[in-house]
Amino acid sequence: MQHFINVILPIPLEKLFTYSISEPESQFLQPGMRVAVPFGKSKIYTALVFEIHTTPPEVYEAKEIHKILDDAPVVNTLQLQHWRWISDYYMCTLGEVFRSAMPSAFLLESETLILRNERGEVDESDLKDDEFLVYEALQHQSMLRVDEVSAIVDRKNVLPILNRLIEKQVILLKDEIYEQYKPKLVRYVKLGTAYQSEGKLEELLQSLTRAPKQSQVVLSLFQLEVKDKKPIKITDLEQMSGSSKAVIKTLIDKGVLEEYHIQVDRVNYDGTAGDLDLKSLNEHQQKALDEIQGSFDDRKVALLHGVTSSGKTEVYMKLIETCINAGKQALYLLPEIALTTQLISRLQEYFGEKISVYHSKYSIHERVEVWNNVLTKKAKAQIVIGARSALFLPYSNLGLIVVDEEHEGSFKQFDPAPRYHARDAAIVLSNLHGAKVVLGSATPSIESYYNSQTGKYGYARIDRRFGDVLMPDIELVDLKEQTRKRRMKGHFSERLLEEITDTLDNGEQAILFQNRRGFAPIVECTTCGHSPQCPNCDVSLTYHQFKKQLRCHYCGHHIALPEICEACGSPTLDTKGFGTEQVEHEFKKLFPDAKVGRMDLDTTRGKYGYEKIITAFEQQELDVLVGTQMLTKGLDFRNVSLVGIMNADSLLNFPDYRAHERSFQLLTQVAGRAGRTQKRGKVIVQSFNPYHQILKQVSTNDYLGMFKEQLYEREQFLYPPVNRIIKITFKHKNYNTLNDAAEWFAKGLRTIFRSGILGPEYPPVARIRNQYLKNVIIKIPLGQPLGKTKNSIKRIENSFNAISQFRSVRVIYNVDHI
DNA sequence: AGCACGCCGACT
DNA sequence: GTCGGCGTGCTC
Repeated sequence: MQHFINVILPIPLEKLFTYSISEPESQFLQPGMRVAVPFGKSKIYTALVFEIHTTPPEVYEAKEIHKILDDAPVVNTLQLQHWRWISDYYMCTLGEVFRSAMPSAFLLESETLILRNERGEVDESDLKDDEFLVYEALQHQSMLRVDEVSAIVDRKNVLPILNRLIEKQVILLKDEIYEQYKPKLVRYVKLGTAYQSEGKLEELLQSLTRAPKQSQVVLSLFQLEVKDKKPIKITDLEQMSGSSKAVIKTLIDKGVLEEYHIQVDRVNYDGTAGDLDLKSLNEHQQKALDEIQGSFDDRKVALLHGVTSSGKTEVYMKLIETCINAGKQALYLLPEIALTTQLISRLQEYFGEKISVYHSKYSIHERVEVWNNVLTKKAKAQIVIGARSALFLPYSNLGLIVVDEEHEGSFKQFDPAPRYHARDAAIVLSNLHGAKVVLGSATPSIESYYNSQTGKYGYARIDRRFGDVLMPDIELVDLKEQTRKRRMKGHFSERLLEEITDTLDNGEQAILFQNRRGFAPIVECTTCGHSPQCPNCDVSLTYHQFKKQLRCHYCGHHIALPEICEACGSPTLDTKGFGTEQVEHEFKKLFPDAKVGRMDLDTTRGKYGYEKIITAFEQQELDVLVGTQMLTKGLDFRNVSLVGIMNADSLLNFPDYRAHERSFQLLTQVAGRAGRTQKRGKVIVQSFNPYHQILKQVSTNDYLGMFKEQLYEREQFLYPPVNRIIKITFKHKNYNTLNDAAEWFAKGLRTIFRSGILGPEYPPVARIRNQYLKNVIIKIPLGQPLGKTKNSIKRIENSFNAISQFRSVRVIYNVDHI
């Protein structure tokens, strides 16, 4: 009987691919193991076994697999079911889910290597110039990569050259795949077996009298052995004996010492558990905990709605503790920016070694280790804390998923596919495991609050801050009036300046929030109104004072700040709008004695950039911190008594249906940074439109009012949560092709759905990296079956792709687009 | 997606 | 003439 496997390949193709395997391979292989398979003419990909069967494909001959990469499955069946759901729901392929779910070190690709053909007789005069260059390079190097050949002959397409060289028997090609993951090994030493006995030792020391360095090493080894009674690291021995690597190597070569390796984990927590006693919950927290646990009797998901600084984390910790005491795994999901050292160390101090962390700042090796620890159910991976990708780890026995800061839009992956929402995918995953989910937020998303009101989710609320600290006092300042009365100093109103002065005088700290990085968004000529544009994207370039540059935030294009207007030639360039850099700059002029720091994407690059700034602020080396929304998450500064919001309008005027919800959330979260200890915090919100409903709701902490109003609007205009939306983006380099294609597709949709089709419309930035963009939005009533709807859309896409003109237009689906 | 193949304009 | 541009089709 013949045996076959269907595999998932990490490419955006709908179908599974079938390969033939031998009888013994069929005995050995299981779904979830990786295999290397040949694909196309020359590529080797890492594929994942999805199923094993004996049905030969009808219309083609299945290729054989290249090799098996695992001894045991690295992906379990629950994960495969979860992936399937994600690919169906978010309209992408299994391969795309596969690619983003696995740590990249698990997905090896082949690389073609060029080797000398030792057996060929080379007639050098027979070689052309470029062929000779390759031949010559191979005399010095045993192998070359394709891009190296490319560099040598200074050509892009080197295949014709390589083919000629193969024909002339000069070179051979070899496809190689690499295991990227290398376990970290620490080198240890012990005394060679020949010298273990007492007598031999004497002899050895005698023989080393004329090699003082060497005998010093041996003596140090003894001292270490006696002292620690533990295996001895080479590095320790080096330090102890004060000798060089060379001396130790000599001893190893002689056989006096023996070297061995022990595999260690890259990520280790070396503190001890229980450093932190979880204070018993206060009555409000306890009540919330009871309500959540009570709701779990008949519902799987509960929403914990607790105001900022109400101590939600302690409630999660209790729930997690209960979960792991029951022998199950727990997952704590947070948005990337909220995964701060502050929070992680707090959890580690309580749970100690039971916690693993998984997020994007981890190296590919560290990720593989966490993956393997979860896979093999190591004790240290009972609890995982991570960003949305932590959802994809190979859990086998989840009992609880916490989704903290549930309202955060960054839980939705935007690019590339799969464009999944981690909160929703977490709920589906919990169903597969029979686990419970807690969604937590001070400002729940409209969707989740809606679900709690309709009874779909359980609900618990904490409306007191921990320690009964008062909610901050929020004051709105009318910028229009202030400007009219000439009370503004730059972007600072009189009230804000007063409050800052007070705060600094009291030795307290302040946070200034401006939701825009850079110095000023755009540069404009006051003579002709021209502002420099990005050549590749439809946006004005943004001014960054630090480097005196104009930059494009979409494609990274940058130029030096021009002296004169490129359109009219006059030297009257001025900045318009303002960002964090300018706030920092103005602040320094107004308060030359205060120490100010800035936190935004530009100042937090690098692995520890973020931590440095936070630590400096925490330790009060800085008086004031200027920043973007990075400031809003998971940070707990004891000494901050003032928060200034420089301009609330840029948030409110965003052109989409979530702008108000988002503004409320963001402003409430920033305000929550103020006064986290006994003294009541102060928040100054500057706006040109202080009577805006949302600002009023923020200042009176009126979540319910905001919710009702927003729900009403969403019902009127058929947006989530009362409808679903799918956004389709079309992308092409030719403007006309794009327009025709989008029109055609929208027309197709309208013939099927009649209503609920918006667009096609240009997005605010209609061209990025020289690709034109257009969006169509489909509103789907909740009653309409989603699977059928998606099938209809796919059918339209198929006929769309049959039109040759449109085939090169990219079609991107974004289900539940935020 | 990647990559080969094939056809076409632009230069050594 | 070759080189590299891009459109088209296919991958078990």
